[in-house]
Amino acid sequence: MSDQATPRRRARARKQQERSLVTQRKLLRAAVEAFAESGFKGTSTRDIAGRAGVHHPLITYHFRNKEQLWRAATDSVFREFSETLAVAVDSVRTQGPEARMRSLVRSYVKFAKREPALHKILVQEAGSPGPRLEWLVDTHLRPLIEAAASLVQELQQLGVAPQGDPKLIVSMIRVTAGGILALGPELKQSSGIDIDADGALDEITDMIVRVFFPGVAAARRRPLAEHG
Amino acid sequence: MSDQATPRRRARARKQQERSLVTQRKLLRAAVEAFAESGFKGTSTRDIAGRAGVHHPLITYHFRNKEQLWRAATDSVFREFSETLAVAVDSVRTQGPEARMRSLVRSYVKFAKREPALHKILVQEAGSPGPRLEWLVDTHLRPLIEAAASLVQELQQLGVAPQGDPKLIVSMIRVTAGGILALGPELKQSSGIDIDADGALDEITDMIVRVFFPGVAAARRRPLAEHG
DNA sequence: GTCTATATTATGATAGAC
DNA sequence: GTCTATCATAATATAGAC
Repeated sequence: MSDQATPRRRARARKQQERSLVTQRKLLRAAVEAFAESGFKGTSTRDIAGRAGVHHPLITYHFRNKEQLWRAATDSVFREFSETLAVAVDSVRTQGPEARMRSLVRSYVKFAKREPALHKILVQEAGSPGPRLEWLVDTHLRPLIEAAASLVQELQQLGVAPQGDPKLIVSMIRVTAGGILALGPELKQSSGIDIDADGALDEITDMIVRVFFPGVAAARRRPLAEHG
Repeated sequence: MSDQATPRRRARARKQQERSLVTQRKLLRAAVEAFAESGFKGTSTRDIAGRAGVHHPLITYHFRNKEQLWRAATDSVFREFSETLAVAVDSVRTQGPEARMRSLVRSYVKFAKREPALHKILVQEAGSPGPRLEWLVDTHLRPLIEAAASLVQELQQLGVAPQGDPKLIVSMIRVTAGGILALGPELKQSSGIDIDADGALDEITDMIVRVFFPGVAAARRRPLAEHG
């Protein structure tokens, strides 16, 4: 072999690696959408390949089988979700628990709009509980709920959150936001509510905060020392 | 033909008719459960026939095809739902709007527990909107929402419901109750909340009423003339 | 890394015997 | 009204050429 061949070969390998990553990303996006639409059973790998614009045997090549593709797809959604929430909370870390909760809810609502798949997949999997749901809850959901529940507990001690199981409150909030955004077209047809309209997400966020944390709204009308 | 044969023939026809109805009911029940679990695409007619304990060609015989079976199945669920709500509201028709709303929420929560299929099917169909969703909304959902929204409006005028679009409030309540009960196993695993536990449904009902209609709880602590 | 071809199984729907 | 047998299609997954 000539010395000349080595860098060329490396360049080609890099390019192939990149193309491989692009294919994987396209498949993951397509898989998230398809699984959210039709559930695990209802989705065919051919459909996913079609949406991604690649040939279906590539799924086996990159992800071994349907199950592993599902895991990789949901994993990518939940990672993105965790990071989004972390950024939202971190951006107001110097402020009080009310502001942190408001930021969390706003961020949740925005994410549920951009990626209704998160909620839909949970509902789908909760419908036939099994190893997939267990994995999802253990690796992603539980830590998030526990963090949010402790924030609710702080708010309860401040008297701005309703009494009762903090985890139930957290779950009510997440199914409210997740459910409303997941129902999208149904809401428009049944109630004339258009979640794509300007200000719709703000209206939903405000309503959630006002309803679940009435003390926060009160604090706005009578600003505390830290706000003035 | 002898005169004797006629009554025997009629008796046999009656018995066959009964058996036919039993088969249809078994298929409808099985269809509701299967469609709720796996959605329209994800459910096979063979699976439904298997759950019902009948041979799969009977589906074609009784319901023509998968689509018509889906309509008959969802129709049966929504009819039962409407009747349940109607009874709940009627049972407190002499009382004020607060009591009517509390009864409505309690009834909704109980139904969502007994028949989580209602919420699941809506989420499934909203994920890929089409003629099935349109039919569901037009024939069943919209009238219910409009009735509930006018009740919310009454409560807003009394100052016990939060301000904002009444239909949004109605939808938030229904996705809260529907979502919590539909998530069942997920909630248990992620938050330790057992919706089968004694009093769990009361806790959820109370939380919803307390959160969405804070004025009602206040009215309880300071009873009005009609209560004393 | 990508493609064609194919083995195997499952699905929706129907035909025809009983 | 019920059953067995069957057709055409679509599914998951793999083998092997390029």
